[in-house]
Amino acid sequence: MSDIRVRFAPSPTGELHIGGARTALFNYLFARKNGGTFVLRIDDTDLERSRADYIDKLIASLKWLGIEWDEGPYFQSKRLPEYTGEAERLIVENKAYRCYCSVEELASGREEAKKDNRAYLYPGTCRNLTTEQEEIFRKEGRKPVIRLRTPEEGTTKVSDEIRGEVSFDNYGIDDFIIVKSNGLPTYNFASVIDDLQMKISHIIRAEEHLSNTPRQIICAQALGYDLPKFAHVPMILAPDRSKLSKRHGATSVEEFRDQGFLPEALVNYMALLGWSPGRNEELLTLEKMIENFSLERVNKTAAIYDVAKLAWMNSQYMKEYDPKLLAETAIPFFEKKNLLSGKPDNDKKNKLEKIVTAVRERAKTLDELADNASYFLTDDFEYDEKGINKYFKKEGAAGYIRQAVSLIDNITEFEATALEESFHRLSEELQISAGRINPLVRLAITGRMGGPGLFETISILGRQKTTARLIRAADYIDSIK
RNA sequence: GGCCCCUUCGUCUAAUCGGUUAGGACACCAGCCUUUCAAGCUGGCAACAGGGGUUCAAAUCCCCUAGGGGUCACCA
Repeated sequence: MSDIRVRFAPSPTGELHIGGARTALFNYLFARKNGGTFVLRIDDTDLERSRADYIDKLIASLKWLGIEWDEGPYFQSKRLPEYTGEAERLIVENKAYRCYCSVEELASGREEAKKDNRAYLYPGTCRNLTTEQEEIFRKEGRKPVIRLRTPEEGTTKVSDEIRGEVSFDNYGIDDFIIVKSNGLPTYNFASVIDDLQMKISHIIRAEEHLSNTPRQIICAQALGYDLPKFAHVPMILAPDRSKLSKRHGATSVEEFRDQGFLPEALVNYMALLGWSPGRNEELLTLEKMIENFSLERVNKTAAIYDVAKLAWMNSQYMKEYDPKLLAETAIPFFEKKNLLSGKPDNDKKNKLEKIVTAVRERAKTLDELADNASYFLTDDFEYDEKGINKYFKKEGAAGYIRQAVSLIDNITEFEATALEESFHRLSEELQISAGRINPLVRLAITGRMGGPGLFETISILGRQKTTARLIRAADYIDSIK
């Protein structure tokens, strides 16, 4: 194992976002590629917004995607003494100080700044309080925060593996809060301490953190640690170029799963958002991704995600999936459509496997797959409106269907090839084209205009159901005349 | 608004020491295949944000402009 160590550190304030998932994936790929260690850490220092059930969901989503971590999960909420200890040390070393300004006082200053159209910077009110002054504030019942004493001049340079060197003017960085008045550390403090103590070598995270990085560097310097390397990966944007949110449809891994996407497809798609293997390849196994991954090949540009391409990719994976596994994976989707209930026995499983194999060519998601297969599992379906006009209302339709009934009744070998031959003979006898009778039969037994090969469909459906549906359709045609 | 990042087909991207008819994929369109719908195959449409430099030569290097994004919390 090399000393490469990376981490994914989500805060449990929601489901695993697609952007977060991709960050996790890049960290994972980078660790695997370099024989490093991938650490999972839960940044749960925000008491108000963190929720325990999100932790479980986060972990479930990562597992579903197949993104495995080597260490953790660590919880910031369990490391509180670390942070307060370090904060105390900084105060003793005069690198940090207590600030007694109230939220109201700060807010008014911020408003003032906004009115003048300038950025608000904490003015350093409490920078040099005497012990006596502190004593007075404490007696007033003020709960202090702890602020880091940041340099007023010079620049702080972020050396980014993806973007190169980015420098920030220290003037624009105020004495920010590292410990809140409730005693909990802020993100910019806790995560710095964790990253340093956990010996993280590369911080690979979303671009939105780039602006925070100089603060963290200053913080790390104050603490006296060596800096890790940084890599800020581009954001994932919605089709309208805005930040991806609920109104754009699915945004979390969980939602994509529920819509019927396969984890392999989602992972493959995410990997290609902001990264490319450098060759004209789109369909990549996880092994291939690992083999080819490098931060050097990660883009700087924000990527807009395109569900159509994800869907295409998903269909490609469905086609290659092991039929047994595909049937198994599709079960919840059948259940959701009331096409299946209870645990399927072996017979049922075999049947599902056949069905799924027959219809998967035409589906982009598992949801569509279940929909395409519905008539195999229920007799309860309507005839396609257009189909009724196009086929049922044509002269002789009921008659042809009844011919098909006797064909089905009399055929000895009930499988696709034999059926095809018999139907071929029938259309010759009737002196009509196959195009006249086949779609008619399809509509009668499936209610639809399209689907798998007709004879495959019949053979899966079985003799009984086929004849019953044919008779039902013939009667229906008579009834609408 | 300050600071920071970014800018190749509609979308994801390739062209990583300047020299390509700017390549691939999705989507879209057309043809083939076919009992249907798909899939598949073949072909087509389609991009270097704009303007200045540097250079024999710029998508590639530099500057400016425009546009997009991020960030400016006792959120992470």
